[in-house]
Amino acid sequence: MKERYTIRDVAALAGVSNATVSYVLSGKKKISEETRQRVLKVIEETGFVPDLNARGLSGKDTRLIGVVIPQTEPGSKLMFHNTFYSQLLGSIEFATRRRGYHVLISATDMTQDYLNLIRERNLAGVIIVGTYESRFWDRLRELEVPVVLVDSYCKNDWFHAIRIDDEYACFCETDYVIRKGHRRVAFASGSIKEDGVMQKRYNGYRRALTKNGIDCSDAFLFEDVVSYESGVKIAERIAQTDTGITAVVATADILAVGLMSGFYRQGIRVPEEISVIGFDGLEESKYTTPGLTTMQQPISRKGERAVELLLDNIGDPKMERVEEVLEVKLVERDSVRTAEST
Amino acid sequence: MKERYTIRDVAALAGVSNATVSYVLSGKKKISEETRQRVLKVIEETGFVPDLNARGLSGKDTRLIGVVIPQTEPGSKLMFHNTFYSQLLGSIEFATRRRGYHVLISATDMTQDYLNLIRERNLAGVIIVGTYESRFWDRLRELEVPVVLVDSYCKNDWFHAIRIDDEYACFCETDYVIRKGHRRVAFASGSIKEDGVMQKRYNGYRRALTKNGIDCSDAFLFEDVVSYESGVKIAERIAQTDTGITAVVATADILAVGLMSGFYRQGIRVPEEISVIGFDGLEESKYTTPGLTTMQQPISRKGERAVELLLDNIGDPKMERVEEVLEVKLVERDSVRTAEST
DNA sequence: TTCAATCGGTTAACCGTTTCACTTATATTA
DNA sequence: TAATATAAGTGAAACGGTTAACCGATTGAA
Repeated sequence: MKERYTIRDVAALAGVSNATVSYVLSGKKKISEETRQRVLKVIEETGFVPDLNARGLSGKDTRLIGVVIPQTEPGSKLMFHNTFYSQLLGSIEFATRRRGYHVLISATDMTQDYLNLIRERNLAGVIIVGTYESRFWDRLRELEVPVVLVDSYCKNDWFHAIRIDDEYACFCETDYVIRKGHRRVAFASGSIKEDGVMQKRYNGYRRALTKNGIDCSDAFLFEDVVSYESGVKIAERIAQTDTGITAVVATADILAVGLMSGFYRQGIRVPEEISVIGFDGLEESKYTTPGLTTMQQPISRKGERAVELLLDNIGDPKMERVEEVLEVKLVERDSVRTAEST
Repeated sequence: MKERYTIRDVAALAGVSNATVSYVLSGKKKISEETRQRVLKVIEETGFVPDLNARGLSGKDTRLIGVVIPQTEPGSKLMFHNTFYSQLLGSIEFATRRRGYHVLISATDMTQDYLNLIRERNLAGVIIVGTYESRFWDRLRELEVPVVLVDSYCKNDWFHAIRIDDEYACFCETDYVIRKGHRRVAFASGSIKEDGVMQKRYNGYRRALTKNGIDCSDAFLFEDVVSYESGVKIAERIAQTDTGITAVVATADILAVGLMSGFYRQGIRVPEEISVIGFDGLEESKYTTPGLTTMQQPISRKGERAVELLLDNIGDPKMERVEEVLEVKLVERDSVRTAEST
């Protein structure tokens, strides 16, 4: 029981050639029911488990897919603090395992290192989360490995993509806040220059302002990295201005949570004195005090679809590119207050 | 550039045998500096990357380690909602990659399926997070693969283990609450029967009560699964009792966050009317309103040490078992109030 | 009756490494 | 000077699968 049986051991015990065992396993060739049963029985008895590395070496598919979670700040494990990523990862892992594939994770950027990893491990496919401007897109493409981008605004339409309509989502959200009577609405986000997603959301925000005849001033824009702590800092900055801001649209729930915490520490009450709206719909947004109104995106669905797309492409290398836009949903809780229109 | 160079291609281009290239790469044999440089140059030019699957097949070490994150409820991805796990995973991934290994994740229990995975992929080692009573420990042991258990109270001392002193930590925490003047202290936790960690913490809690001459009544014990939602439910249950509870010790930050949210919804103010103390020291506990006082455990350190231990063992299969107990630290924030002693 | 197709299975090459055993040339020692 | 050691490199056999090509025995059709 301790030792490792190879396909040849099984073959010997079943009195057939190793090829036969292989065919029984893969079903790629017809084997008589009798022999089949005999082989299966031996496999059962020996507890034989085929070696996927050997399989990958010989055949084509390693049944290993890579997931890249971006690392915004070098050396930080930031991405694992935002449950957006962990939830996404969880759904990817789940969908992947159900299909008999395995997930190799890397919290890294798309660099030469990662390209090497793809080849070192012969990854069957790759899911890349987040937006970068990477100088490596073309090299990645040269590898000719199936790729699905999640939440990325990559210029060239080379890879499959799953995302939401960030611009529209943020437009709706901002419009919602304005309809609640707020006219002085701040925008708290990650870096707009560097992050395509943030940029789209910012555009949505501005469009909503414009549509409602509100000037958008730079004084209402608060950029930082996406983190709890940034939220706190932005809250402080907002508290110090005298622009009469009554609501702030955050581009991430963790920013919003940070904002609420920051306001709380300043003695500014949410939503009585200032309203906050988030983005993502993380589970924890349900349990803040007050509950966070937020634009909920289908995080798990993103992961599932990414996996499905990727595996489809692995099965059919000639598959044409797919771009999928998922739906979002505003969930109203208690962090936005109806303001008396001035 | 598009094609894949093998070690033999490199060898041919450098005018040496493939064995030489292999030795240059591994350094397991002396190769003249001149030849070495020539080989290295070709590798550089061709962009040759060795195939780790082939390497694993031939040699011993696949440089792949498996991380098992438990799945408390079947079909749920719960574990990816609790940032305790994602932070741990992040630190494991980071430490692992720095050492040239890769991480295969599985959100699953330790079942036959996972044992198969270990063999299918020839995992070099495995890190198992969380506590189970698994019927598969002995089979896992038979596989003779290095294993590090994190936060597990496995009866048999077969595997390396990293943990904190849960009993003592919870003792301190409870004692702290009592010293703050609370005498009627509830305990909110996951299943004490099924989860060794919870059990230890419960023991610590009871010991602190006893030490302070307080009876521990079952009426003060609130068990459920570890989740935000459980926290809310427990808060409701507490609100309905008339046992005069003034503080609650939670065995997880997410439980504590749920509790605070639950109390808030009931109109019970934290900490004015009831105090809450958490466990874990997740980043988000800094940003709750009020800030959560909690017992902080060195989550990232746990991950790092687990990886170090595992890789040490991989390097030295005869290494003797190590059990490491890490330090915790109480971090005081604003969710516990000094009660006037009655 | 004969030829071709089909069925069930085998043989052996191959995937890309590592590594053991061996060679050759040079340096060292007795 | 003969014997031995060492250094640098080579050849080829694994590792554990897959799969193309082949083969003998039936079966079916002409």
